[in-house]
Amino acid sequence: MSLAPARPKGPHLNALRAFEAAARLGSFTAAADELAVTPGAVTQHIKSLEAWAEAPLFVRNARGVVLTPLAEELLPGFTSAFDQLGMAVQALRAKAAPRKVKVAALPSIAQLWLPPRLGQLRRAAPEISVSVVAMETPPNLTREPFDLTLFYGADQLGANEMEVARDRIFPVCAPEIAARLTGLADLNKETLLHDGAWAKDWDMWLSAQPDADGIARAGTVHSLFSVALEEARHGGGVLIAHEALVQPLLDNGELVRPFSGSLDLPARLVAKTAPAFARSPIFSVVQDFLLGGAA
Amino acid sequence: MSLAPARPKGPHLNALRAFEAAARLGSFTAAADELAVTPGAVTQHIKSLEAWAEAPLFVRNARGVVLTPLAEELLPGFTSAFDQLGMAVQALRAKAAPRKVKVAALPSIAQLWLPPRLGQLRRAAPEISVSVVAMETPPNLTREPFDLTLFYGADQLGANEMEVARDRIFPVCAPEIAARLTGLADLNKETLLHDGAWAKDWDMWLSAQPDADGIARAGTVHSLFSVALEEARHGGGVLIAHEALVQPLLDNGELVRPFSGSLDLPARLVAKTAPAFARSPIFSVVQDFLLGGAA
DNA sequence: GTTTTAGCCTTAGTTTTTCTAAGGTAAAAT
DNA sequence: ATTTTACCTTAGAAAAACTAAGGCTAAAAC
Repeated sequence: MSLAPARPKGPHLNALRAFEAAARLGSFTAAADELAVTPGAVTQHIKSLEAWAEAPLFVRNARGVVLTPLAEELLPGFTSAFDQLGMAVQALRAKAAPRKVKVAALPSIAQLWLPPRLGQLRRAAPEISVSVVAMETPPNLTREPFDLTLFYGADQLGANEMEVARDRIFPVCAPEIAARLTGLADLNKETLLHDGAWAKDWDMWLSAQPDADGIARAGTVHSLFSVALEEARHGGGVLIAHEALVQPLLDNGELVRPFSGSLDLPARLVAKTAPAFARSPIFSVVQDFLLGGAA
Repeated sequence: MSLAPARPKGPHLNALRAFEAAARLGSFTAAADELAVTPGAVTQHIKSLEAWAEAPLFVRNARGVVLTPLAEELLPGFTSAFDQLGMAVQALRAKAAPRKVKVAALPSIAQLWLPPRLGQLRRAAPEISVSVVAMETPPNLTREPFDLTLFYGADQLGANEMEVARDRIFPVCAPEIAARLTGLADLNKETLLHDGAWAKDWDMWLSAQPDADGIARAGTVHSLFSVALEEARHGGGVLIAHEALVQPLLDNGELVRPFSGSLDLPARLVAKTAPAFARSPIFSVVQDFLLGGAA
């Protein structure tokens, strides 16, 4: 009815992205994490979008948010739009810099498992430049700029995923410590090392051993596996280790396995490839040297 | 090869949007116009995206830009992603505020053709609120927040488009001026009024009349048709008018047609509906009262 | 029945992004 | 030769986005 003066603008794109992430994950905090911002930023984006649309999109409860029926209905459209945008961005990255590979991996994998393989790859194909970013949780490959992720996971293998190694745990220690360990009971006299993110490893391994009752399951926690590993190398205790991460040190004798028992966990070390990277000309080279040519 | 410290971020969404618009339109200026910003803003967005991708996307010539093969190849993916995002936003608008209609129209249409019809609609369906935004060029309905556009166009009718009126031009003037006009030659003694955006109207109409040689085709230019119309109503000259815009004033006798000759232009007054609005429950009401129920 | 925890909120203030304004260049058109 | 078109650059201003810190509330844990 009225003659508005200025051309009205659409909502901010960042607000739309925040809405999509928050609605998909059902949590502002989780969305903030995915977008690598603070939750407050997400709150404000959502608020700005709600103001633009003049309609509420979330019902805020003290313990989490719930989508309104409106948001529920609109989510799929936004998700597929941002998925498509993400793929376009991945295509841009893959085609603009086809000799660069970005890998996201668990810190321990980035530090212990990757380096020897990266060396091999560099000797075989020096024109390929690989950058590795360490993080605790796997990035969303349709949204974040990575070509390859390496994380432990127990889920069924999805598209573009392949198993690189099984997740097997067993105790390791320096040879001089192994010399004084004659049975499981001797563990009570040693420091049991483990990684904070894998807090239950000792517990699980001991439960799987016969006659392991009465062994203390506490020990020194390290927030990074590689720090605990360093401690073990220098005779600081017995570490409950993941096979893929300690194999080189077992091979060269710096660490030994004081007990033969090993435990296979349901998880695996899984490599996941971004769709655009799977179509890249350097994909097969990277696959051969980084992932050992496994199918 | 190196362990990067921070999680790398993707490109800015606004930069992607600027790239998509500039690549699709083949011009930074046109993109700036579509996005309602200055060309400098587009320049910087593109530059930031090129820096992120570490690859050029446009070749800048002194007279326009040309897409690089890379940009050419990536464009369709971005266009369809932003189209989908635009549709999701339109759906949000349509469902969050289903009683609100946003119309974009040529200033003259907004001021002269729409008001009586909006009055009718308001009397028939007062719960519907209509807002009208006047602009010179039609907005892109998949990107900008409008439900309906009303512009003159000569192109074939596309999807969601309908013809509201033919574009017919003829001279009009106040009755007292008409009284002293006995033939085309008398036009030489009068001020010929026309709209700046329709500069060739007098020319075209005179060319279509027999025995119109030697009539001066210059006159007073007004940047808005409605200003020229006001001038004509008050006896300020003879206006070359578009039928749809002056019909009410002809009906009530404030203006008359001093000559019988009219010229049908290839253009039409075309109403175009946003896909999401076509599915809205109020669509048929708006269509009936605003567009005269035309199929 | 407290206490803890999780999850979101608000606000103030800062940083980053985005935009505009103004002046400049070069090729094409007149 | 002059004008026009179209993009560029830069400085500075405006707006957006983000962070940090403190607070609230309800479910879960004790």
